[in-house]
Amino acid sequence: MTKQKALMLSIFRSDFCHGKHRTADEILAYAKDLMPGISRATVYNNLKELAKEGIIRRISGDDGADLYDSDTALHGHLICSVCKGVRDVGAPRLFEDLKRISGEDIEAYELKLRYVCESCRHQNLN
Amino acid sequence: MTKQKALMLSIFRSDFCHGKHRTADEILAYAKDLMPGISRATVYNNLKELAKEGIIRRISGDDGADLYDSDTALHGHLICSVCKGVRDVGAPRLFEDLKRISGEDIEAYELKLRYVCESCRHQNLN
DNA sequence: TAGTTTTTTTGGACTTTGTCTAAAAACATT
DNA sequence: AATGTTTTTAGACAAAGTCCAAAAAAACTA
Repeated sequence: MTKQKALMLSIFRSDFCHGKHRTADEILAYAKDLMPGISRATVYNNLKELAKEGIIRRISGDDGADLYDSDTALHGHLICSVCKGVRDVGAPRLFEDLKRISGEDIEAYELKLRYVCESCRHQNLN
Repeated sequence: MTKQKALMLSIFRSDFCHGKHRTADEILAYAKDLMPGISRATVYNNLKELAKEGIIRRISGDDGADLYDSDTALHGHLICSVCKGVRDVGAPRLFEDLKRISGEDIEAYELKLRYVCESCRHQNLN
């Protein structure tokens, strides 16, 4: 356990990550604020490591950049087509439903649902 | 309608793409075989265009490269964790299920299911 | 059809995201 | 403290994709 890895862990437990989805670059910038000397490679290494250990979850973002989610429970994501905002959709039954529908023994899933969020829907009425 | 765009359309209708998921680079290489002078930017432009027009579907691949699918009907993908092979899972009811579960008026979804495919499962028994 | 306007293509530079490497530093173990 | 292992570091590198301004092609107009 190095100082750098400990920092990463604390970042993922902090409000900066709580309930949010962060890119590697956002994590890097934040980590540099707290530990200016930290290297990009270290942040990337640890992100990979933490994801492999199951401490965080890596999901593929919309624009090419991967996102990291400190909520490791299997869940889907509602993505607003307008503002790109992300909301979790935790569906306890969803996993079982997907197994049944696919007829396979699914290990995990990644689900993105496109919609228009409440506030964007209202904006659009103007 | 330019010659280049017509070529792209024909590629997506051909066996090269039928039932498969192709990266931009694979499409580019194939297009260059048929029209050597075609530019990378043109292929990328047209991929974006065709996706916007709904003629093809863009899905985010596993390794960072986006994939293009000529099957535009909403469907999910079964991805083998071992060999990375992709199988479609077309579920007519899935879309409605997802709307119901999320409680939102979903426009589209993107679904990846991780599993181990038949042949990889057998290999593993050795 | 000729001339004009609009759209598309082109090639290359550029950006973003991420990986790799070899040397240095930190860590763990005894 | 000495040793061996692991991690970090900086920078080079790579892949995937975007952006740009000039040239070419297409579409439009009269």
